[in-house]
Amino acid sequence: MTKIKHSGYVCSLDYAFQRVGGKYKGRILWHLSEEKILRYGELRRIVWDITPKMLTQTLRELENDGLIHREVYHEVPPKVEYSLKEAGQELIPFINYLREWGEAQLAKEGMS
Amino acid sequence: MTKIKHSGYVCSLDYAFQRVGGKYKGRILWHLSEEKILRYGELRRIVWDITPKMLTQTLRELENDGLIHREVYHEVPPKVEYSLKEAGQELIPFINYLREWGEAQLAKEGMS
DNA sequence: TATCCTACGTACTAAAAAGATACTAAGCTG
DNA sequence: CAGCTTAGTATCTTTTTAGTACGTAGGATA
Repeated sequence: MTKIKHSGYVCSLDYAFQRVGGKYKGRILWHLSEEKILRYGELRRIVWDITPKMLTQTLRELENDGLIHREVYHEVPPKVEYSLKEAGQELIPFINYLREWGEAQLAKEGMS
Repeated sequence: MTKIKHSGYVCSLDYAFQRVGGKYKGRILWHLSEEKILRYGELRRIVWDITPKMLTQTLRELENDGLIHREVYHEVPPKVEYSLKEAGQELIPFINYLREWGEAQLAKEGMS
């Protein structure tokens, strides 16, 4: 039984942050938007600092929140593909904005 | 000695999320962009579910990251005003977008 | 002189998130 | 039947985050 909480939120901003907050969600969504489809193992390599447990957990949360799609192929060895759903796609423009902001900040920091 | 970490980050997106992530940062920035200037006590009332300790801690982090300005008036009773700095201002479009996304999602959820 | 006010600071504690590491399923190949 | 592969699980420990409760300064007011 996967535990899903963010049961209550005080406003839409709070709601949104509960869905994209967390250490890896932004990066996972970003990579999915770049590659369109990624397998579990590929995500694990790209988001290199994530542990399998955290990856599974994070993907499940994103799936439960309707941001990504999980396609299971009943093969051996197993194959599972992840892709963005519409709600997830809609988040990409501002994840991108945030990325650019981060880059600009890093550049400024470097200069000071 | 205030402990500041987010010492290491793996990319600009990671960097950015470490600055705006956290339970209340988005909301604080948002309210500051709406009201321009807010005192500690005002923020405490607006972000009604925050404890004084978390508010102080969060404001310190935002200040250390250069997102907000803290103006202390040496009066009694004390008066401290908070406002956005440029780096913080630049995050507002993103936060606003996220807010709208959250609203749309909530509306969709309500319908299903 | 006691009490109030505002914006904190400081323990200490509890809860949540994250991390490390080992293990499983299940069929194919040699 | 041992070993390989992929996509996870399970369990335990550590780290981080959040919350409670109380303390402080110092002028204003009763």
